[in-house]
Amino acid sequence: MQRTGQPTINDVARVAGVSKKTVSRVINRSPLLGGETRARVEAVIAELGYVPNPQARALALRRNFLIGLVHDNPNAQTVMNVQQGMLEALHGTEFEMVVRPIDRGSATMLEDLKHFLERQRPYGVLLMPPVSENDLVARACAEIGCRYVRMGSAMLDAPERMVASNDRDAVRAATAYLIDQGHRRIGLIGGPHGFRSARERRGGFEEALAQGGISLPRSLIADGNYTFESGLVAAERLLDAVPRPTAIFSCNDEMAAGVIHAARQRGLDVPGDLSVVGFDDTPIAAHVWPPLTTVRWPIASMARSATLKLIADPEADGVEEPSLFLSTLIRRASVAAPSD
Amino acid sequence: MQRTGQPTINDVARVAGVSKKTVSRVINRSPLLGGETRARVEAVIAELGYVPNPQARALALRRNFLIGLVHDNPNAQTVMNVQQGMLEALHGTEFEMVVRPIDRGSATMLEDLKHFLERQRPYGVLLMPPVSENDLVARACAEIGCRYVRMGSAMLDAPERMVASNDRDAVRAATAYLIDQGHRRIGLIGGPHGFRSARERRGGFEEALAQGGISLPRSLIADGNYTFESGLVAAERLLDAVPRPTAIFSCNDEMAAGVIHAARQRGLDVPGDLSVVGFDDTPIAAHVWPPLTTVRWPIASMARSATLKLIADPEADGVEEPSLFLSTLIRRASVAAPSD
DNA sequence: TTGTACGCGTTATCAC
DNA sequence: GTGATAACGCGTACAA
Repeated sequence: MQRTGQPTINDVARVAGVSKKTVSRVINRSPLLGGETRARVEAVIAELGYVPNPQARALALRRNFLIGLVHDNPNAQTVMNVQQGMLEALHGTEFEMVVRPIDRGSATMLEDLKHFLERQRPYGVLLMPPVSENDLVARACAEIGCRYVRMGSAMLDAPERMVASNDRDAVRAATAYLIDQGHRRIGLIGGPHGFRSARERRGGFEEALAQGGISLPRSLIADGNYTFESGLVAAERLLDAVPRPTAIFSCNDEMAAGVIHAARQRGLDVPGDLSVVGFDDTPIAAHVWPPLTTVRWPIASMARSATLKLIADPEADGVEEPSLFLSTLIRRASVAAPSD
Repeated sequence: MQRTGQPTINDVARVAGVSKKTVSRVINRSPLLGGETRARVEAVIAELGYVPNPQARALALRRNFLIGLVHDNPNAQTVMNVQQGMLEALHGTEFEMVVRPIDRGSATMLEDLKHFLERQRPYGVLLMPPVSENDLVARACAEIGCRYVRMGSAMLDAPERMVASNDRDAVRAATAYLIDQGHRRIGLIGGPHGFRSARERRGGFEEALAQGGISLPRSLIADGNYTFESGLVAAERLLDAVPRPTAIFSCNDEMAAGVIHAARQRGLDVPGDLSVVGFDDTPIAAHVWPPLTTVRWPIASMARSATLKLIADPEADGVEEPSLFLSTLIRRASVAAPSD
């Protein structure tokens, strides 16, 4: 009776001489089932090459098997790392990953997201920073009734809906490391306004300076938007300061690469004339010259845990996925003691 | 009668006082429909906030609205660019993008892909290089009855199932440019065996050398696998050659960045002591120091066109999407005349 | 342990 | 133009 060439559950039932409910039980591994019957049905399934239709399943179960990744992150490597972590968590399950970029700048961003959630009704969505830091977005998901987990730089939500890293602590430690090396004039390249990660990282930086009794003049602060180019521009401003900073902490690696670029353009040696520290530990950090000292952000692990939270059976209370991830300092060659 | 809180087509029909088929006609913009009836139904749809259920649609239409991206590309930026192009093409349509990485090395790669296609039954899949260059993969799609479009470095398939770039020509031109600058000892860092792109690019390189009457000793050829690290290792071997090459063409940017890294490690100046040319024009090309002369590969545009081919109505013969895309040389600062 | 009847939300057929 | 009715493929009460 199959029109599309694909065998259906009915075909299996007919050939096996059972009802389709029995076949359904085999598929869903119902415990109460005769071993002999199960074997026969499984043999027919294999023989016919039967594959359950996910659309029909989705309709009958009133839920589908799509996990959305909602993001507006400018960093390709970061997005890929998150996808990697999600796919690890989804591997072997019946879920698929659908990727949904949204435009942070757009006035209709919330509407676009709602539109997506209403039309597609994914089983759940993973919210990546920076859009994950927007409470309105989380609320929109909740209102529509879509499960979500947020990734971020601070616990912005309940543990079962949040996976966070300790950016503030990690940056405080990284900055303390610079101070230990003897640096006193340390510049900061901050992230974009409105990014919680930018706020946390800057906070950690300022705390470390305060602990070290070091002042932070306005001339040693510049903001970027996490892109290489913005790091370049910000570094140019910082390097014009008199006296020049002997070290710069950049709130992500991309911008730190821009800092190194800017230093080289004006003939400064890194780390001889300028120490640089980044954040993220994306591949670019190891690939610039000199290799960049940076904070490793375990974004793929976070995405993996977040996804497992998302698809976890709310009933079955197995092992809880962690909600807090530690970022650690990776020491490479871009930091040295100041030369003066 | 709605259990999930979502209004269904039945609710709309009841409130509007029409049959659900009429509502269906409104949704699907059937031309034969009373204007007055249509207006009333549309008002009710808006009032109730009705959104058609894509799962039910998929079941009734016997097709879903998922476009798969099948890839095994090691370059994050390239994958992101492809996703970007796909999403541009999908924007405003009812299609969603599902991303499906596969493991090229795995012996079960073909089985895994078939498994995905059979279970998910996407409307179509976009095959990214290098997996797109595998004819067995294309055949697997065809056998399962899944539409596909391949991206690649040569026309490997019929135009409606292929989007290609002219890698060979572009590399020939890039190499000719090096020769024009006066280089005679030019090293090659090839791509992985089995990559069609690697073969085409190497072919273009060899053709240019042949045209210039320049020999290519074994000591000036090394193979990489498109990663930074492999470029680093390959460059170390090439730079050990005596006499040393004055220029190196690398089959992609990542490896070219590794070349620059290796040169700097042994104190060589780029481009003073060594000229370097890459391929792809990913952001890393502009961000290394010195900025990398490279071939711009219009991968996002290719992905966009490929996706439009995929979702094009086979009946309606509108404007054909192009199948061939031109890669062009981008001149930056990593090339100079040889100093000797 | 297994089968029957029906519902999920939509589209297609074929009358009116 | 519009409306009953039957698919689409699978899951679930409830009965046997």
